[in-house]
Amino acid sequence: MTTPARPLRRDAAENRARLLAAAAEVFDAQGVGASLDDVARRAGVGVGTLYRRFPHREALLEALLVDLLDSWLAEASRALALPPAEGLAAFLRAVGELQATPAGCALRIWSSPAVEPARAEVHERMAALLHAAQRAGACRDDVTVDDLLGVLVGARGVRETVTTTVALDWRRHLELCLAGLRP
Amino acid sequence: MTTPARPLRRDAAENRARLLAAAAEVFDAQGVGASLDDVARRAGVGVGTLYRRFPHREALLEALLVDLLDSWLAEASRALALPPAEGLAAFLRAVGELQATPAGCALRIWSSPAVEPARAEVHERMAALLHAAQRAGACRDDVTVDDLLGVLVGARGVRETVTTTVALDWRRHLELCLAGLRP
Amino acid sequence: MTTPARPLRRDAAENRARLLAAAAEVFDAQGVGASLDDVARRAGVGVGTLYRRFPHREALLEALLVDLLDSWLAEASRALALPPAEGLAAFLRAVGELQATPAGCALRIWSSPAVEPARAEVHERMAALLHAAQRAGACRDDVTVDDLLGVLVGARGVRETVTTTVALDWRRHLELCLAGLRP
Amino acid sequence: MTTPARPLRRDAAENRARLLAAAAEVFDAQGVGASLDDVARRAGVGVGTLYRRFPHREALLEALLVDLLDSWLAEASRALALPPAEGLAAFLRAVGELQATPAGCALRIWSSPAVEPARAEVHERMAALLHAAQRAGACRDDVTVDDLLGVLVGARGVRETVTTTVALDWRRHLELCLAGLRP
DNA sequence: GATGAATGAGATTTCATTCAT
DNA sequence: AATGAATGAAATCTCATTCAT
Repeated sequence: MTTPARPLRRDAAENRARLLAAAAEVFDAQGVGASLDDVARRAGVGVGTLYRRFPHREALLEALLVDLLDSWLAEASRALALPPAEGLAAFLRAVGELQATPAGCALRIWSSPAVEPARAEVHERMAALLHAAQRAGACRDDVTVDDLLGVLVGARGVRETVTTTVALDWRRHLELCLAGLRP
Repeated sequence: MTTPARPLRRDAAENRARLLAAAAEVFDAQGVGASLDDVARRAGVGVGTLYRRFPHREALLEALLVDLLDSWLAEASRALALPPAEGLAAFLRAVGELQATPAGCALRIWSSPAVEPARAEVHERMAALLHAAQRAGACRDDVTVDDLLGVLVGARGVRETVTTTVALDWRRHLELCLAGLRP
Repeated sequence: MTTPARPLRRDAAENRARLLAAAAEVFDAQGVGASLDDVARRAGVGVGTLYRRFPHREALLEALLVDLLDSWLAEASRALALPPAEGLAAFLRAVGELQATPAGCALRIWSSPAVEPARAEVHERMAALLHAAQRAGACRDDVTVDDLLGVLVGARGVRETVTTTVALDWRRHLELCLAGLRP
Repeated sequence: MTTPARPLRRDAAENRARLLAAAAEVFDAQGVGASLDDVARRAGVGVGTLYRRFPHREALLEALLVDLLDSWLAEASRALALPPAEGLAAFLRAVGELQATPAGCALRIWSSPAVEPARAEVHERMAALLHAAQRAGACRDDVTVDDLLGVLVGARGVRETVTTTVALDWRRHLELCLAGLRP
């Protein structure tokens, strides 16, 4: 969890959390362009409250993304505790699942100054996982952290395009990429 | 190019083409939710004309997609003429490039009844390419056409999320997937 | 009347006129901050139409002001035809009356680049009136055109502050200023 | 200063003063329709505090006006001590300056029952000044107190309409009116 | 008393769509 | 057929006012 400058009053903090949860669901269902009125309604809160906390739609997405990256960090820590040959794949699979979560929709604004610090830290831990895997001979030497991000972003693209007509499975896509990562 | 029921008058056909080109650019730049007024303006045409040709936003996207799939078909034919061990990879790379084109934005509505025939044909040719590759030992046996679509859709996701901050290269991502496809 | 760059379609021109008339009345009654929805409603027109014609509130006020200045010009021409000793006072009285008109509310945005040309012309004719009056000995020599504008603006301030409690009469105020202008 | 029914605690009195000062500045800068949140913020006080002290926007304006009229009274007393031929002009000039002050913005709600007592007293002293001036032959006999108010209100209108484009000087306007008052 | 979070009505603004010209 | 003006529903956003802390 990210700590805002001054801690919010208890009720305000609750509303913030409800708003984020509502936003995740609504954006996931209707796309990131969904009506903010809908978000407030689903959070059981007046629009004004939403706007007080998140002046723009972007602010909402950023907050969502920061929370998401926090989860990534947690997964990275967990993965770093595994044997080096397994950590990387475990991390990628775990994050894949996180992206299938409603909040995953925030990933779209991947780059935004506000998110930079969280992103930098994620990057660092992914580098650690990657190097461990490479040293253990579980990953090609020319793979970079950006490649890993590409795998995740790609899996997300697959998940989003999934429709009733075409049965694309992001999990299968991820495994295919994992195969491509092996030496 | 798809041929509408009755051939359009020359000027009408020109307008149709201008509108599609304009839509591709505008949707690519501002997202598929962009104002149709903007599309008409960029096409140098009144909104009314746009609506006469494409009654909904969806119709526009479908037309874009049909054209896109036509290009896929052309690439597939070209690839089928190559040695079986090379055709599949060549096709995927070529389609990757097509998706980097403004019109690529249309891919988002992957499933839509209107597009079904074109999609079925693409599917068929991709199956041919895939089987050829598998018989030539250039591709794992458990790979399906849907996996290939996943690779393309994934690359598209990468391309779309690319930003100035994170340098994700869809081409590199595609190569990684190609590596994953090999036996 | 001001001529827009390209002449409007007949119906559009009518709507424009209705909107200006409605705006004058509504702004006069409720202040320049009145709801634009009200303006559109009173004009018997959709809000969208109002916004198509006047993208901002300011645009509406400017158009109002330009029309008002056109009336000033007409009064100035009329006054220039009178004997030099009478023209100036006649003009100031006539413009005073114009300001008591609903459209007078536009005077508030006296300075705005868009209005500059109209204002410059008004200035010129007022200078002519002033010099004629001074040569005829009907006006002090140190009076400037800006002083005259001050008289008008002041009278407008009086008219606007008038309330039921204080019976301020802008006409009387204007006469007092006229007395102050005499040598 | 007006004394409320029960004297306020020292800190409450301080807050009241800060709020009035803040309101004067904010209303002067953004108009009397400015956001009350802004007023509270500039006063360094919560909105709740503002509302406890002044239940409506009008109450704030009235308080501002009462303070303003207190200053008028002080100027009137000072002017009554001058030679009769000079008092009136001195008073009008002094009040002109007061109006150029941020608090001057309050003058807009000239009539309001709450202000009536203060206004009545001002009226009385202005009458004294006026009669003295008339008896001394420094002012036309037909001038009324309302005329004087008109002069002040007019000068205020000039000051408010002043912009960078048109250089209207309310001081000059006032002098012109003073000339008009002389016999 | 002071604070500032919450509220929701209302204002502004946009845009898909229709339709007169 | 083409045009672009008109429409109004829906979205965004603001702010006066209330009320829990």
